Amino acid sequence: MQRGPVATWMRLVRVFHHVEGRETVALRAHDLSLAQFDVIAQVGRDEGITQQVLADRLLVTKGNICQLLDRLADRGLLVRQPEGRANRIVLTPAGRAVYAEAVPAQEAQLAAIFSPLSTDEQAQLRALLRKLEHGLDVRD
Amino acid sequence: MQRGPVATWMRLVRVFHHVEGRETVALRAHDLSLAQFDVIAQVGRDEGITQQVLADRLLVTKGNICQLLDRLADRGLLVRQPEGRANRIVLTPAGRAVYAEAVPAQEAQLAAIFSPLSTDEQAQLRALLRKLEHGLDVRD
DNA sequence: CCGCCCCTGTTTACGCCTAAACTGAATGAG
DNA sequence: CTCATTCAGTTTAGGCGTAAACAGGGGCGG
Repeated sequence: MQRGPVATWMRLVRVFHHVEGRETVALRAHDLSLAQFDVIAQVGRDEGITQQVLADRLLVTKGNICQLLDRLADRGLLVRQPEGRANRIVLTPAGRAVYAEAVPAQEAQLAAIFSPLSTDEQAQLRALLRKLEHGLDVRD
Repeated sequence: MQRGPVATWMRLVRVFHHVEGRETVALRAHDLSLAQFDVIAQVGRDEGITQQVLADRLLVTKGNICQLLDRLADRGLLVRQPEGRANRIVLTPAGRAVYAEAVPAQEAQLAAIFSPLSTDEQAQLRALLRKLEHGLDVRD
């Protein structure tokens, strides 16, 4: 058997990988990658967001966002609206249609994935993760 | 506030991303990417493993493993030993040296990262993740 | 007004990762 | 024995992601 932290981390990796895989497969129904979905979901919830803020929210670099937006804009799902030195991102009608379909579908799938845990257990899991996250923030 | 499963998943994503980032930074001291470390660690623990089995263990495709091994072999950290139609992977002395340094360092870092949680809490987290993982396996 | 810095976005090189097509060796059915 | 299948490994196209260099508009001190 493995020592504690390593075992915990490996389990976290496996669960994460598995859930990510499920989400990815489900999103193929909407012709979206997980990264593209994240962009659509965030922009749909916060229209007019700038690229830098979007990058911060999704925990990726602005360079990455730029490429993702290129592809999504090519597909006509969103547009860049220059304003000052920033771009405001807004969904097109096509983009909003995808948003309206994909977001509820993804929420339903997450609910199904987490259904092995009771509401209490999910809250417990969130609490443990929050504690971990706080510890990480404080430490340097 | 967010509904349950989505909130849980977002927290999981943030924690995962954060830990991954820490590991990645720490591994720069050994000139290894996280993926490369995973290969070295697995091969070091299980010398003579084949590429396909390695791929299964690390949850990636054999095509990916092939590329990773190319780079690590170029750097002289491991070699492919053909046997039948498989390749047995073994570390070179240089590879074993990296293994001997990097693995304990990574274990120590994981222990530090998880230190905000008590031993009990870590066990609790593992239990919740295990339950989640089992549910995932059963469901289709 | 001018020059400087800063901030946003873009580009490029490179590694990770997948899916899918391909190579070739081992196996085994007829 | 021979042909087909199977299975490990390789290759390729393409998306994701980073770091680092670059472009240029805005704002500010002098």
